[in-house]
Amino acid sequence: MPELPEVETICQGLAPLIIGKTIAAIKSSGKSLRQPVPLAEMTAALPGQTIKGIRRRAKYLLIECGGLLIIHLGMTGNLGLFPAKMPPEKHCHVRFHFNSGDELRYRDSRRFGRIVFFPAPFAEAERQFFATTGPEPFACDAAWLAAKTSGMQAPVKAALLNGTLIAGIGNIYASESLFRARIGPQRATASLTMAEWQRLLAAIQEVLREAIICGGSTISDYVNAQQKSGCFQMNFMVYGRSGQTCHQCGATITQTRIAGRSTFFCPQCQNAPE
DNA sequence: CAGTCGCCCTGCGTGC
DNA sequence: TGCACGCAGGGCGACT
Repeated sequence: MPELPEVETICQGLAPLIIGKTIAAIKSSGKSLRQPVPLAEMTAALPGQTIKGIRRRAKYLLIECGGLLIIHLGMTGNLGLFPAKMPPEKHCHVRFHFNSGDELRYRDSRRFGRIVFFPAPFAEAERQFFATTGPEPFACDAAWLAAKTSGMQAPVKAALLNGTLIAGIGNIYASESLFRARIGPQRATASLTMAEWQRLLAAIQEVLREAIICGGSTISDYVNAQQKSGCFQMNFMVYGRSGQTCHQCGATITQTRIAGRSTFFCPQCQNAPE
């Protein structure tokens, strides 16, 4: 599912499609996502409201429309604009119907996503919602990361997936960033030197930037707001490549499990003594 | 407290 | 062909 680059791609793609449109009605499949969809609250506040903006924070999409709509896509969530007369597909769970005759659809087969709504004024509610969310990778500082993780014994891969430390990095880009920084995923977080933190943060920023340019990665079902696939999966160096040879050194890519998630790395390239 | 694990849910690929 | 199983981009609460 969508990690930071995929959510960013959806955000950028959706903006020209929905900004300025006026919400007429909201419909729900009645099925709950990770939490129940706040249909009553949205229905009370949103009809007649115009979409003013859309932005991303961590893996969340924030849509300003009078109130604030916060959408998380979970593993299989997806947003797109469709003609209202087109019958909704099986896993379409929420439809924001516009008076222009089309509608924004939230589709999510696994229903791991989440929709939260804060009526205006929402500044304080938004601040609280993200109170424990770590900094955006592009606004992060290596020295701060090093200080924040001093004493952390968990593997560095687990630290990257911890959204309270740094936001938006998911399972794919954690493995890819560690490869690029030549750091073993199982290294104790506190054991990283300052030079390694600098390398790792630079690698994270590079990987995310390149993935955003590619429109994200499509593993099975991810599509952007225009229902198009991403292509960064063509650039994977380790993710999903266990048993294949490292593009850099020819060693065999290894798969292991860290913090309950599949983890891929090159035992040769990511075994720097440092 | 830090860290790990199971679970929410559906679909798909694999192997018997 | 069909079924059982394991696994999947996330994140939270419940454990140890």
